[in-house]
Amino acid sequence: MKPSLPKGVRDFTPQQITKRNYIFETIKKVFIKYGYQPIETPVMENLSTLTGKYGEEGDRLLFKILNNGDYLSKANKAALEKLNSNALTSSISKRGLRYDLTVPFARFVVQHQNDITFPFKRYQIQPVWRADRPQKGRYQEFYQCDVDVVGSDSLMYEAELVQIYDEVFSNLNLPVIIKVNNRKVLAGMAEVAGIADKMIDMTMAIDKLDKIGIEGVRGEMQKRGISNEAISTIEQILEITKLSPLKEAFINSEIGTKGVEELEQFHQYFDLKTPTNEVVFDVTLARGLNYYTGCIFEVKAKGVKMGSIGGGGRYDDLTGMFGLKNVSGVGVSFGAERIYDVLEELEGFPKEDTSALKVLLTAFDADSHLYGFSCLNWLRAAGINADLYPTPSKMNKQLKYANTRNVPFVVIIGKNEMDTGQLSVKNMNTGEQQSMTIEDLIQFLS
RNA sequence: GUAGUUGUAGCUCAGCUGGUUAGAGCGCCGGAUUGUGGUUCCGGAGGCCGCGGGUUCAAAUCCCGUCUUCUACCCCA
Repeated sequence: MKPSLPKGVRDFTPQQITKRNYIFETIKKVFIKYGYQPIETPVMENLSTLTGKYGEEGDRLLFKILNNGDYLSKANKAALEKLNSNALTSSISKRGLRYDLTVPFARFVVQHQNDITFPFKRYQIQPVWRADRPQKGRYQEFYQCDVDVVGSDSLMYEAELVQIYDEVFSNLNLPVIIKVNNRKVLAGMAEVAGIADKMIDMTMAIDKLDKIGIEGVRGEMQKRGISNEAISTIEQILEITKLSPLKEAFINSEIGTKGVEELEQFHQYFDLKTPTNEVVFDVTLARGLNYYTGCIFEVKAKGVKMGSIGGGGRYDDLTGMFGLKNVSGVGVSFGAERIYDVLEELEGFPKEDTSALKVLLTAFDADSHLYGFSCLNWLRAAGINADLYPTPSKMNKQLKYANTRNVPFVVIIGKNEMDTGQLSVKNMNTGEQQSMTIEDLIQFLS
């Protein structure tokens, strides 16, 4: 049988894991510094927890898990006969793989509401699954790094989360542009244009502005049944780039005004410190997920053709679906896979691998191999990453192995070394070789 | 879900309008070099040509289906 993998998923080599961990560690360090605590949730959730939270498209992309046992005996026979997959699904699948980390987190908060104190600040770094067609920067299994805080509507957290974005990408030496908008501004826009009921259609259209241009957006809105009059109102607002004129445009829209005020307050906090990266207000930022209600964020890498590498926003009533009302949350997500791809393209990964092997011991015969193993114990006891070639064999072969392991130092042990206690230590970069005792070697490598 | 694209040695890929035994580079193994790597030279192993069906005297090559790869759309990190 030829080994293979399902589409959209990947193995990771040690080299790749090292790089991925570099991203995860950098992110995690910032999360912890800002006072967030880790949680984990299971890879599978009840399908009822997941469905209906991500819109129609999201439901289609959910991975469903077939029930165990004789699932057909309990299947919806009518749906089966009519070959109606949608109706059949709920009768043969009660579980699914999580689609993101936010909804499971909402469930977690409701279920553990008595064990946690609000505001609750958590971070979560785990894989999620989407049955999407794979393409550039898009996989069916990928990691998300989420930070959220629930139980407070303070705009301080919006500012804090954007600071986290700024700090993480600055630590990764990855220049980004962080876009900020507010769902209420979009709602105000729809209201002013007299199409409050078509807000979703409007936002989906203007979200594509930088891809299809203003003409494309116009066509898209027409296609979605928005009148030309409304479109021209929307276009006028889209040209606004500052908050104060926007506020004037929303003089007759309570929700739009509220949105601008929230953005103003966000800036009061955020402007107290100068960010490293570019942080801009962008009315055209819409973001797909339907549960956002306040500020929304999106991060794009500069100088690389890649979709967004992070996004998030405030959601006022996510836990309401699970029966806990009036708990506001705000959070952002880092797309680790895309950050990886961008860093790879920009050659932004650090050269040195501190976790790698420091020294490889080699031996010529059975006696020196045993002797080498005891040296190995000493080195490891001293906390030095060390290894011994598994069999005494030709030096040629052992040194070639050392090359592929990319080891900076090799210790060569034979009869001479055992007799004198002076180990031969070879620098694999320069080829230089010197003799020293095991104590000196430990000192040397520490 | 729609459209295009890809699949040949471990990896990257050649292989013409169908025609004997399917190639190259890199990697791997062995040797030159029995206590010294990266360079060089010599030798060797390794292939259901993605899978299934069809056309044909004859298919890696043409046709159909299917899976996979990458890409665009949709949507999204």
